[in-house]
Amino acid sequence: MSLADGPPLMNVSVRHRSTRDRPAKAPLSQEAVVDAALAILKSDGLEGVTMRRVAAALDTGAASLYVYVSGREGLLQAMLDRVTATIDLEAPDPSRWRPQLHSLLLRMHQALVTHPGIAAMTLADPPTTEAVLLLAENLLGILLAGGLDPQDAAWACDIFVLLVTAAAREDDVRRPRGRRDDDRQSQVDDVYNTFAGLPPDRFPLIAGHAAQMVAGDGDERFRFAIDVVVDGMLARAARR
Amino acid sequence: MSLADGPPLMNVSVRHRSTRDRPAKAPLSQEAVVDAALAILKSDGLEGVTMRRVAAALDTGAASLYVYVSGREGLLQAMLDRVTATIDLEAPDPSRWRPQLHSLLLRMHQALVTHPGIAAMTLADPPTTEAVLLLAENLLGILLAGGLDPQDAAWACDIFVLLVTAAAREDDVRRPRGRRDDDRQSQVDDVYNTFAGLPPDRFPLIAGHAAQMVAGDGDERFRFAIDVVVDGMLARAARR
DNA sequence: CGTACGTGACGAACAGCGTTCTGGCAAGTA
DNA sequence: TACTTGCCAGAACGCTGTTCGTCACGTACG
Repeated sequence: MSLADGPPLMNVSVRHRSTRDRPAKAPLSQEAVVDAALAILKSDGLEGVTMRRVAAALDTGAASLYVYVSGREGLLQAMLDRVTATIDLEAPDPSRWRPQLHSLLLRMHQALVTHPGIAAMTLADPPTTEAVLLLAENLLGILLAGGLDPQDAAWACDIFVLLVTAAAREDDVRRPRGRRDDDRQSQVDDVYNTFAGLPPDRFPLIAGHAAQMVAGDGDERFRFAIDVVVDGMLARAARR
Repeated sequence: MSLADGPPLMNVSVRHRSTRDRPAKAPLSQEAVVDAALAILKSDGLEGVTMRRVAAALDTGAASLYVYVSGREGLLQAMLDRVTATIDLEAPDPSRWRPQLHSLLLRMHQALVTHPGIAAMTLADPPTTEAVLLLAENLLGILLAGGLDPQDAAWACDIFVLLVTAAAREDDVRRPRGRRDDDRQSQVDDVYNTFAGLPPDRFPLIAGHAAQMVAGDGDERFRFAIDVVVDGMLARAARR
């Protein structure tokens, strides 16, 4: 009987070596946790952002994260805040408010699309973190610079945020991780075929307008939605 | 030492009596499963809709559900389909298309609000079930009856569905289960105080327009959004 | 220089989840 | 009556978020 057959005394030493032997390990921090979580989000999607996996990426245990993050929900909020903070803001200029609005919304869209999966977490009530509030302040400022009625502008903020996040979410589902462009095209074709092949007696309009139903990529539909809302706001303002 | 101290032999008989002794149990069906799930949704919210709990409500085990439902995701889709099917549809009438549109959107909104939590599951790509397609057909028909360009109408369908589900979700978070009306009012007051109390040097607009930011209940904001989009669509059509 | 301390890391454990496998009971058919 | 078929459901697997208790470390103090 060799020594290895005895009770696992050496587990202690082995475990010790694997976890605590490197004294120069970078200390944890909320920033490091959020960074690791964003990296996992990019590679594995929102479902893959697990406390255990984030901890493993940091070479530690899940329990260690709870010092810097209040839980999974808090981690997700911190991630959203981080991404929001990367959006450049520009002081509202009444003479250029409309291109400014388009530009800001496009930058928001881009920031969300750059981190696929993060748009799916915006359905909770709007978090009141620093970065989100600054963004809202800027958006509201641009709308007010356009001469909109304050009440209309306040309500329009909600609508625009909604459109941006919805467009980002649609982009997520239409271009899953690792999906190539031709795959996406074939997916669109599938939807078209489904619509076009519906029984014409019960779904004459969808079948007949299948091409329009699937027309346009995410950007095109997004711009359309923005234009429609802006036009509607202006029509309202003119009628007043 | 009494008999009860022995190994738990009688577990078998006890368990047997509780599960399989009643031969006249109503047979399971997809309808029964969805019904039970909707009941749990109403009482415990979306998070509470668990395979085990739905099964328990039907006095069975979780494994039995998989005969009638492809899994949790399939169950949620079936629930959404069921709710969608309760929405009354009306043949499009070109002379009344605008009130018809408002009426349909309001009925959609009402159906979602009647089942709190179900709006949160609409972020997945639009399911192509029977009821959902019939609803889309009706919505598209009303917009076409209004003389809208087919491409605009098709894209507008997405926007309206988005607005409806967003309004329902907002209603969910503003009126959690068991929350009374005065609680909701106090919650709105809290948000108002948060906004109004922001440092005016960095958030002058939000702080200054806090009243507008929190103004209106869900219905009011919903109607505003619909009107804005309709106005925008009409402005687009007139410009053509 | 030795020792006690406080701070933070983290393995283990708990309760629960979705899902699959397997055995067994009940009813329908020959 | 015997057999087959098909639904039912217990047990188990691997996963999740979260908490508890312990243990190693750097530091400050005697």
